[in-house]
Amino acid sequence: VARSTQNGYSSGVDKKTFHHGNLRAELLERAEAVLRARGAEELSLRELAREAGVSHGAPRSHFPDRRALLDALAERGFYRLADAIDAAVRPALDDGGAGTGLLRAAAGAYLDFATGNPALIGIMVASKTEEPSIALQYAGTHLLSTMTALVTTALGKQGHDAAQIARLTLLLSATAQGVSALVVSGRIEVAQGHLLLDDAVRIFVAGAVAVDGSVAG
Amino acid sequence: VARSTQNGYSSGVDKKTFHHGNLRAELLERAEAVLRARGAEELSLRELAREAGVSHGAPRSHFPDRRALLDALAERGFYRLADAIDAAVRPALDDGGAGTGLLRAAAGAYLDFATGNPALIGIMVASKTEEPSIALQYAGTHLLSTMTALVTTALGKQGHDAAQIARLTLLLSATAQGVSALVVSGRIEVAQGHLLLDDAVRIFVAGAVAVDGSVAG
DNA sequence: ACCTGAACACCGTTCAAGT
DNA sequence: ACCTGAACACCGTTCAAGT
Repeated sequence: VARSTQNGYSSGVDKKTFHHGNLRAELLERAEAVLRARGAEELSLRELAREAGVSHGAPRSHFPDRRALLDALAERGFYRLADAIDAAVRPALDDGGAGTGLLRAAAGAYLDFATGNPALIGIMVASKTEEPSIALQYAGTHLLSTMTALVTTALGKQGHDAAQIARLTLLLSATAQGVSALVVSGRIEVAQGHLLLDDAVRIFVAGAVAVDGSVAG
Repeated sequence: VARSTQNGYSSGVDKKTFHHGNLRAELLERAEAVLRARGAEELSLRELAREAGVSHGAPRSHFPDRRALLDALAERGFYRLADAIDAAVRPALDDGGAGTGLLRAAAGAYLDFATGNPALIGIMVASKTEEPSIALQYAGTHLLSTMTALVTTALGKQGHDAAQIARLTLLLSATAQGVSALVVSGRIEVAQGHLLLDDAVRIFVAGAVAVDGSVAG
């Protein structure tokens, strides 16, 4: 079937997928491949364009500059990570969702994602919030919301208020990030990272009960 | 006084500091300035050489490639951070050194260093341990040794074994790193970061006692 | 709206050559 | 041992021009 074009030109090259509506998507896909294979520093707009069969100026229609491409990659990364955590947590949720199982699954999923996508997690963490880029900011917030919901469910029966939940969520996220960094940089093994995160979850949950109230808001 | 040259050429330009023995040091110094002002991505060997008044090929005598410069910067960063932590911890040590004060000071110093040198901490964290670069690896190990000594002192009276100390040290370091990343990326304020680290130290110390023994080695 | 292609100013890296 | 300077291959970015 003939695809309707949005630009008024009824060109006849649609069937050959001649990069009309999907160049942006193709660039992102190829960029993610480069990211996995060679890291963020090797990412070149010109090479991406070359491999996609378009001129080196073409990407500019979709990404004003290199930063915009990296931001788009980071944004997708946040959603993918949130999805991975949701998926990893599902079994524990079906089992009732209370206790440390939920948070261990979430933290473990974070570490696995970081291990599997070291360069991507790198640009996600490095992504500054200055100069809004609302879409990116929102994606990061979405991940944090996912984590907040999990912590709320896991500690639901213990009477924590919203501020305490928020603090524990940030702490758990930060620890997952820090342990992932240790693993990705090769300073500890993956298995050791998982053990550390298991310890962290256990300590957080136990400690949160023990010191609650003495924590400043 | 005439400085003795090591290359056999008794050139007369020593007094004008014509980059004979100190080009490497000057490049590092200028690189750190660029790092502070404009970030790691803006770091260019050619620009450094230009500003130092040497040809663009000159840096190669001291840094084989750009990676080597970044590694050298990261290496110095590890020592500077370890020094900063030592300095920040001294008052607490003079007060006896037990309890959470020591670890709070250490974690706070980490966060302050990261806040003051965001680009530098970035290349430190990103520095892979693969392809040894023994000097860099050793610098990272030195920081970890510093942290280990502090944790040992802080928890000395509680009968933890070496493996437990090592695990808590990694956890604390990872958390300090993760919280610093949250602050540097602008997702939380510095003050909130310090509060989070205070909470983390308290929870770690309390939790370490509570769950000890149930932790797998 | 999206893409082309020339132009510009910058890189990192290599390497023969100088001192 | 350390530095010069040409050479090479690659960038990001801009912008008039095409469809």
